[in-house]
Amino acid sequence: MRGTTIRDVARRAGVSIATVSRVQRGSAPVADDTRDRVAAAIEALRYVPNRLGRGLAERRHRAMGIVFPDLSGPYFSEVIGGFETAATDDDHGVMVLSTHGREAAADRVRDLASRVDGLLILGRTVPDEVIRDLHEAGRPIVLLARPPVGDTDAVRAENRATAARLALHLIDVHGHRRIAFLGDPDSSPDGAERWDGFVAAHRSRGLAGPDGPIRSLYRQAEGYAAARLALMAVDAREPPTALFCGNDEIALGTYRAATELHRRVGHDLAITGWDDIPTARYLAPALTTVRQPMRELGLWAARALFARIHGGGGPPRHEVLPTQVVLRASCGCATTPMQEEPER
Amino acid sequence: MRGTTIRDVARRAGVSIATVSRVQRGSAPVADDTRDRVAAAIEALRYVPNRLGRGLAERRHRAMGIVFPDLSGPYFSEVIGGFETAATDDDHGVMVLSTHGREAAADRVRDLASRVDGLLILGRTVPDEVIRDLHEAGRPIVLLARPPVGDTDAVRAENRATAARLALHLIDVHGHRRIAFLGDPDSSPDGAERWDGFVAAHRSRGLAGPDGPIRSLYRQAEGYAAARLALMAVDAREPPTALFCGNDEIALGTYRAATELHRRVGHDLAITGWDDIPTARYLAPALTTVRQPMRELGLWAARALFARIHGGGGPPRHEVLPTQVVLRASCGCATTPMQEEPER
DNA sequence: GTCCAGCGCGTAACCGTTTTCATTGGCCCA
DNA sequence: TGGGCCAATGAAAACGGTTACGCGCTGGAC
Repeated sequence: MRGTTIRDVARRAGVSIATVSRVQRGSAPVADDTRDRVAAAIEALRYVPNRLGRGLAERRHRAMGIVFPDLSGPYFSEVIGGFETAATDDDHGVMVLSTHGREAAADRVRDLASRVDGLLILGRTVPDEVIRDLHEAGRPIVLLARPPVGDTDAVRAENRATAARLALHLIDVHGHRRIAFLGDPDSSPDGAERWDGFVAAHRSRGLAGPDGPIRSLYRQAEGYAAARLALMAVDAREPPTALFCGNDEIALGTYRAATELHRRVGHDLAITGWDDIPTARYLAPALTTVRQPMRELGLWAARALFARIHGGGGPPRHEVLPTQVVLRASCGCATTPMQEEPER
Repeated sequence: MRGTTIRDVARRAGVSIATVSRVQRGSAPVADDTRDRVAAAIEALRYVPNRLGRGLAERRHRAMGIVFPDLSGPYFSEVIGGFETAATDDDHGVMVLSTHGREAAADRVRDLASRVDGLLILGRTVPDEVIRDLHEAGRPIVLLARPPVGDTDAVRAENRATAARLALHLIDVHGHRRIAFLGDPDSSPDGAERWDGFVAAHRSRGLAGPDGPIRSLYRQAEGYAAARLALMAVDAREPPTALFCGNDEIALGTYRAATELHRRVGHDLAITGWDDIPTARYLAPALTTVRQPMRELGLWAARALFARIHGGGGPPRHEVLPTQVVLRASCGCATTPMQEEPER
């Protein structure tokens, strides 16, 4: 099934392949009648230039790649959506690669790198060494939700200030004094920054800082276990009146623990999450959380990649996009029925 | 930033480029010492073959494409995830294209087709004409959740039998006699089949069939409006005691309408959805719905595409994967606290 | 009438691989 | 010692485009 090539078109239109190329891409002036003949031939043969030949000659793929841990959950979908929109608008294809913790991730990423003009890497999916190699080989790279490696570009969402704001909301507005942090500051820079903001809020009010985070991976089952641990107060101290969760998944698990331990969320126990997953507003009571501009993160990344691909050098760009506290009922705020929020 | 090419390696190893190629891909025997020299040169220069050159020579991209409406919602993420897994395991890249109702979709799809070896098309994203063209041009294509065009391959989830089963559950187990169907049978084949099954269930019990679906697009706001319409019973007839929703989004909207009209879901109003979105189990009461094997759909599609790419011809393959009713509390079944379901 | 500028177009080089085909040289056997 | 065979390798022809370069022709300036 050999496709029709530029030579077929040239033959049919009675011109050289150079002229077909010029008509096809409008790269140089062509006489009107010639252009018409060529256009007619292209139309008749349904000619579509072969991307590989074109790419080889142009020395570019016109495609960008994106590497993410996995597609489950709304988080990455949104980022990819934003990225794809920006890329497609600029006439670039988008190749995706999900590492979901596979061993061979490094090789796969190197392979992907050889298929695209630039790479967006999300989170902790790729060993630093690989990133460094690719970057040093001159491949445009943008990192997202991940600390820069060397002088790569990077974009992330704000964590520290918003975490502090949310903690202060619990302290100042709802009067909480014993708040537990559920999450794992060590496993990701995001987590560490949220913990920092949380601690800073306590300091700024002269409160005895929380002694440490209740370790929990960012999954529901872990959140459940951590919440039980926190609320059962095995040591003689009084249990916390509020749970500050590192993300919404953890918060989901804490709801279950709260129910089991007969604590009423939003009344005698405040819970907050992070991410504003779609489910958050449908929980009873609806979850107070933090919304990240995920689409915009993807958009920014794509644009930064373009700048590198086209513009070339320049100093590394780092961007921090603002996040937003979303107050719902789980922190004790007046109940706004979930259903009344505008559709996202 | 001209990358190192096969010629650089050949020069350094003191061999011809043919030999480098042979070593690199193991396609023909090479003497041990030669191989070692070449391997050393490849290593030293960090040589990675250029995909475009290779693709051109091999006459294939080693990539597959996937076209979907948009990335929001868990549905497509899962399908793409499955597809990506299968493709990557077979050493193929995956290019994604989201049409989100854009006008230029047809051109974009044609463009994508020229970048990959095979195409998976989800739902109603692409005009039939484009699909037909590509298929007739010999491009491997698989359609998902969409009726075949001509003799293309296609895979979808079962709808009719499961819809009937779910409707019979409402009729036989919970004794409902007036059930409204909320959705739009005309907008998608999936919807039409669910409606068919719904009607068939009524017939099989000798019930006066429902006079027609309450039209609703597959979105929350539309579901809300449709539910109000159904429950307010403007015509003198008694309002339905159960709402059979075409998907979970619609069901989400009906919860709100039910609350406003003082109907208690799971008690004096049964509601069912379709898709089993992550939120479904966290609603109060948890939503009875239907789970589709989304990952498997993506996997099947990728494998079918491979078969076409490698194997070539053969009769069109159509596959229908089974779906599964998930009983929760919204239909009136005994409440299983959402939290006790195993994590997905 | 001559000269020169510039337009339209074709020739051919090039992009970086894979692969066919031919060549070389060593080895074995008669 | 010569012939045949085979393994290892290189030269060169694809693959399907883009584009630098230059040529022929036309038309205006002198």
